[in-house]
Amino acid sequence: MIELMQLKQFAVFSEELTISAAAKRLNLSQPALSRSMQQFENEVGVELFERRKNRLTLNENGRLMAEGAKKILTDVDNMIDRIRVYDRSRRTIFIGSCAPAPLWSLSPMLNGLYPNFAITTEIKGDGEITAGLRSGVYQLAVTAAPVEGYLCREFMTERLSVSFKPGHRFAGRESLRLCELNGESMLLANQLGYWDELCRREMPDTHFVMENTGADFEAVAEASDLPFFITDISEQNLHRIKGERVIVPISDPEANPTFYCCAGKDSAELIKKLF
Amino acid sequence: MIELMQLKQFAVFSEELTISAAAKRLNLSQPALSRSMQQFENEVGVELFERRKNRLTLNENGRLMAEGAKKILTDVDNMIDRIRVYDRSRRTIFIGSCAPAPLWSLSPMLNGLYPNFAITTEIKGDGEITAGLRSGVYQLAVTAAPVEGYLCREFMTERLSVSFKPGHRFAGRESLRLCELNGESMLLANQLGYWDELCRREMPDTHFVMENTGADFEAVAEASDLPFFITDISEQNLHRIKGERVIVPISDPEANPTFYCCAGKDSAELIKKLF
DNA sequence: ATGCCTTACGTTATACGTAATTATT
DNA sequence: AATAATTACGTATAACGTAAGGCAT
Repeated sequence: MIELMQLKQFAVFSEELTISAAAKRLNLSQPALSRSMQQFENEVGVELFERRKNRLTLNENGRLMAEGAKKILTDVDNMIDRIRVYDRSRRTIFIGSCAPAPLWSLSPMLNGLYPNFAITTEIKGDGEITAGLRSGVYQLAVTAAPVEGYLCREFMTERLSVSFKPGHRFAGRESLRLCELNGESMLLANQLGYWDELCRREMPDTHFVMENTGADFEAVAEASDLPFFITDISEQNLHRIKGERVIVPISDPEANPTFYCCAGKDSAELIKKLF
Repeated sequence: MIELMQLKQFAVFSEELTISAAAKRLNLSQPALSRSMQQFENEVGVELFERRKNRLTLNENGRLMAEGAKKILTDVDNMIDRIRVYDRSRRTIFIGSCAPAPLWSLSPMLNGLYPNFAITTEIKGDGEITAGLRSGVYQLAVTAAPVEGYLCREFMTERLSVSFKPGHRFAGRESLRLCELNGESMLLANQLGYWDELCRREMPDTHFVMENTGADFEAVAEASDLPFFITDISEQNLHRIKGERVIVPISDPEANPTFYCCAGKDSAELIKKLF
């Protein structure tokens, strides 16, 4: 039977034009490749080469075969790739969350519960997350409200505050409404989903200086005089800055959301295992 | 590297549903196939089977792979077939002749000169043969006149006669014109090309009783009282009938044509080898 | 002389079958 | 008991590399 390795060797020869060069590229000795191609020609049952004493070239049949062989080889590669991607998708839990904080605990929990699965997370607005859950993009969704028709469990509540430099005019307040902050220049991280939407809705005139989440944000926050948001969850991350700052809670109900873990019937066991 | 034999084995397993049955169909021992499939799974790097203690079944990946494997295998088969057909077409000499007789000697000659080639012959009218030569359908054409722009050599001359029963009114003649035979009922073979056209042109009112060439025609000619055409070449074939018959030659120049072998530049060596 | 292809030959590595093991129906 | 898959083990086939030969540039 014709084998893929022979097709591969033939394809390489058709590019290198000599057995010697092709053998080198294939990590094979010259005689081995020579024999392999003779056998291949026999198995096909058709002359593929023009044999001069000192030179081996493809004939018309061979040129046709070279095209065909390359096509077969890429087809096989594509097939294998497709199956690997398919397998990966079956071994991946896709999570959509409308805020970063729930993922900080959720990801490690799932990694522990499903050690053979990859966890892919995405942060988007609450609406997009709900839509993604309904369309099947996410096996698990973290939303700011239960989703009709899906198994939902309260996961955590996050409480928003603002961190001011001590001299700031709001630094003495016991609490604030978001609308009071409208127009203020503030630091804001990227990829905040729900929080991002909330801020842009309630504080349309505020200028937000954007920074990436994580270490970048911490560094800028520490160096800057601008106020920025923290929550009872993110406090844990930003504790080093806390001392030089005054924390004022936000009293709007939307600023103290409860997040829900939601899953469809197919993934109901995800929820069950989590709680 | 993944090999076609593994794809084949996998495809067979996907149809037989057990390693045992598949191994039987593949003329392999059960353990050999079992190992081969384990190795295949490893090479793909993706789980393809669901392993229960006593039962081996395809999982989702495996079902996808089975489809893909079958497609690859048929693609390979088709490719090989295409190349074989292509090779055959390159190893076939297509000859068009305007009459049967030249082929009787030409075919054996070419078979001897080109033992690796298949000879395909076709008998058609002189015009069609010339057109076929010009369009490249024929590497070699036998025509009743040289063809402009092609290498042509006189090949043979054929002389037409009529064979009558001794009592026939034309039986005493030394020669005849074709027009004199117009209206006569005659035997005529099929697939005569030039001769067919000539008869229909010169003897439009004659009723021809058609028979296939070869043994059929001989048998009917022997049994029938009808006159029929013979030539100096075909005489050799019909010698058994000759004795009870009277042969009268036809004097029209068109009834004594010279046939030419014609070939284009690509096939000039055909002509050269023939003469 | 150098590069390229092929044949010859001894060796190694892979693939096979038999036999044994375990588990299921 | 019968069927199915896997593991273990010795063997045989095949594929390989080295060496050698022939031929052309």
